[in-house]
Order: sequence, then C-alpha cells, then structure tokens
Amino acid sequence: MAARTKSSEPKPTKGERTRARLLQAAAREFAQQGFDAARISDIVARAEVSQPAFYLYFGSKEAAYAEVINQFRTRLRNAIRSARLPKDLEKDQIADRVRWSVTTLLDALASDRDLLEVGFYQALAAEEIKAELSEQIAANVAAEQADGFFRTDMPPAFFANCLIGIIERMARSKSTPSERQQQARFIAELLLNGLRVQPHS
Amino acid sequence: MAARTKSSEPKPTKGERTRARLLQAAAREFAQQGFDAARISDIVARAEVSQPAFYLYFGSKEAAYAEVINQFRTRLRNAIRSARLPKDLEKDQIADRVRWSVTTLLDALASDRDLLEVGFYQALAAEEIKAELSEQIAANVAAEQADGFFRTDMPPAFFANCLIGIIERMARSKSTPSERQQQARFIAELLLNGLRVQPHS
DNA sequence: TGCCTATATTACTCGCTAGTAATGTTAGTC
DNA sequence: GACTAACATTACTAGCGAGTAATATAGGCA
Repeated sequence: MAARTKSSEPKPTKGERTRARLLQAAAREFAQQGFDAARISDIVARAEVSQPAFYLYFGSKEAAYAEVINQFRTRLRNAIRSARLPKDLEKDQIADRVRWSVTTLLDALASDRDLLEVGFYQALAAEEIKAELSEQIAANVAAEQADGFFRTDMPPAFFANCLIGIIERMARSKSTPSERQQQARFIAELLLNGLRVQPHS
Repeated sequence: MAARTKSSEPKPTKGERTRARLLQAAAREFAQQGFDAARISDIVARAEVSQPAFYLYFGSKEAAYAEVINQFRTRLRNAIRSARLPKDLEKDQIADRVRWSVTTLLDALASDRDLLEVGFYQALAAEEIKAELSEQIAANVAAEQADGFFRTDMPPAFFANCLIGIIERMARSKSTPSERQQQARFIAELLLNGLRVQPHS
C-alpha cells in the first residue's frame, strides 16, 4: 500500500505500522470479547505478530485498552464539534438543524464499530463521555429555548439524556448511511413534533 | 430435591435460604464486576459460605449467571404484562396511558439494580429481551395508530426503539419513585407532543 | 438417644494467560 | 559488504482462579 500522499505523515515506519495493526486488532478483540475475555494471544494472532511484540508497543493489556478508549473519545469530541448547530440557518429550519446534528453524531459513531462498542458500551469511562456529550446537547437546547424555538417547560438536561439514549440505541443497529439519514429524519421529527396526530397536518 | 415450591412457600429450608443468598450475592458481583471479572471467591464471601457450597447449588459460574439473567427476564416479562395500556380510558387521555406504561416499566427496571445491570446492560441475551420488549411496544403503537391517535408516518418499530433507548438511559440513573414519575411525565410529553413550541399552548 | 440425610468445610489440583529473558532477524546507512 | 539500531521471535515463568475429593457437622424423625 503506497498511501504515501500524506503531507503531515511522510512515511510510517515499520514499527508504526505494526503498532497500528496491533491497536486495530486490540480494538476488535476488546469489542467482541470485552476486556477480561479478550486474550493477548488472540490480539497478536489477528495482527500477525507474536506475543512479545505486543509489549514492545503497549505496557500492558490495560494500557492498550485505555488507548482504544482514548481513540474513541477523540473521534467523538471531533464529531461533537462538527455537530454544533450552524446558527446561520433560517428560523423555520430547526428540523434541518436538528437533523444535521443527529446525522453527524450517528455517522461518527457508526464509522468504527469496534471503537463504538468499547468506548460507548463497555468502558467504565463511557458514562463520563456521555456526560460530556449530554452537556453539549443541553447547551444547544437551552440556546434554542432562549431563542424561543423550543418549549421551556422541559429541562434541557433531560432532553439531552433522551437524545443520547435514542442515539445509543440507533448507533448499535447496523445500518447504511442512507438508512442512518432516514433514522435521523425520524428522530428529529419525533423529538420536535411528537407522535400525536398533528392538529393541522 | 424436595419440591417444596408450593402456593405460599410454607418454610424455606436451610439449603434454599443459602441458595437464595448465593444468588443474590452472585447478582451483585456480576453486576459490579461483569461476568469474567466476578470471582466465585467474592461471591461466596459475600454470601458467607465457602467455595464448594456454591457448587452445591450451581453447576458452574455460567449456570449462576444464566439464572440471574433468567430472574431478570421473568420480572421484566411480568412488568411488560402490567404495562399494557388499559384500553378503557377516555380518548383524550393518551398522555395518561403512555405515562402509565412508562412509569410501570421504569419502576420494574429500577426495582433491582443488580438484575437490571446484568440482564439489560451486559448479558448477551440483553438484545433478545429488548427485542421482545420492542415488539410489545410496537404493537401498542400500531394499535393507537389504527385508532387514529398516533400519526401513521412513523414506523411503530422505530418509535419502540426510541422509547427503549430512553428507558435504558433513564433506568440507569438512580432516582426515587417520585423522580421516576417526573421522568415518565416528561418522556410521555416529549414523545407525544415534541419539543417544538406548541401552536396554541 | 441415635440414625440418616442434607448441608457445609478444609485443602487441594490444574489449566490458562499475562508478562519476561534471552536470542534472532531485518532494514537503512556508510 | 559491514555495522547498527530497530524490530521481532522462541521458549519460558508466575500466579490466579474455577472446580473437586475427602471429610466434617447440623438437624429432623424413629
């Protein structure tokens, strides 16, 4: 693979590539087996190196796990940043804005299912990062409330938790990008307008 | 084994009480540590018996885990049955009916946090039982759609998954019964009417 | 009281897996 | 081609924890 066309990373040395393979293999094993059941022997077999090679790059099983989690955190943080509601939309397009945010988050979470499984569903730190996500969402909701687009009789934090619950669940189901768009559309519609029949549909 | 499990359980024999203590201890350890990290030695210490006593009542660690999961499944099934929307309410009281269902489910899930943790969040069988729950909810939603109370442009299964995601998340946060009632109220309100400012509050 | 069964314990084995010491092999540079 | 890091391997050890054999005690009933 001569994917050498990177500006910032001129040439990944052999060790770096091995390390990357190990990390990916670790992510998969941790995702499928969980931390305790995952075996170093399986990780190195998947990466096609032998056992002590693992310890050339990671101090311990725990260290590798922590690094997988960190990778996920970083990606999710970036996604949260991208998902910020663009404020320059028309006032009547809240639906579009919410849909954009939900789509961005769903796509980011679905982009690497191993990281998702470890970082969002089995790590001790999962609640922590969800709290971070929750805060961001709540802040956005509060802003919309202040702007008069959202009703104010519902706590932003509560809404944020609902949205996270929904996203958690949707992210887990394998789906194509277009299916995810569809899901995002439904989610936005449900959260904005509810399931009750609309007075003037 | 003396099949003493009759109508009102006249006297639990010593063995039965030990077994119950072990099962409860196992539920706690499994909930807090996960299956692999949970140690038989910790379980028996918590139950205040010694190691081989465990194997008098459970064939293996796996067997005990399976029994914990089964306990949860049974309880949740009962809760689902109780949560069926009572059909004899007025047509204008959908909110009450949804609230009732949500409250019932939340209460049932919160009634034993160890079982909840194992059966809903860490068991391989968790997705299975959530699918069961999802079907029930979807069926209810479909009925409401047929009766003209819910909009029909949203798939019942999708709505069911959203609700489960929300309930999953809410159930995890420790809360008093009255807080749960409040949560249920918000959930019903959000899912029925949405977050957008209402045309005529 | 003495008997029998259910219940429990002490003191092990044994496999499995994270981690390591000693040693070998590439790949880049002169 | 020869030298030197960086990279990798074979062949171990250590200890943890599930499960077991042999043995001891409680408690209901004649």
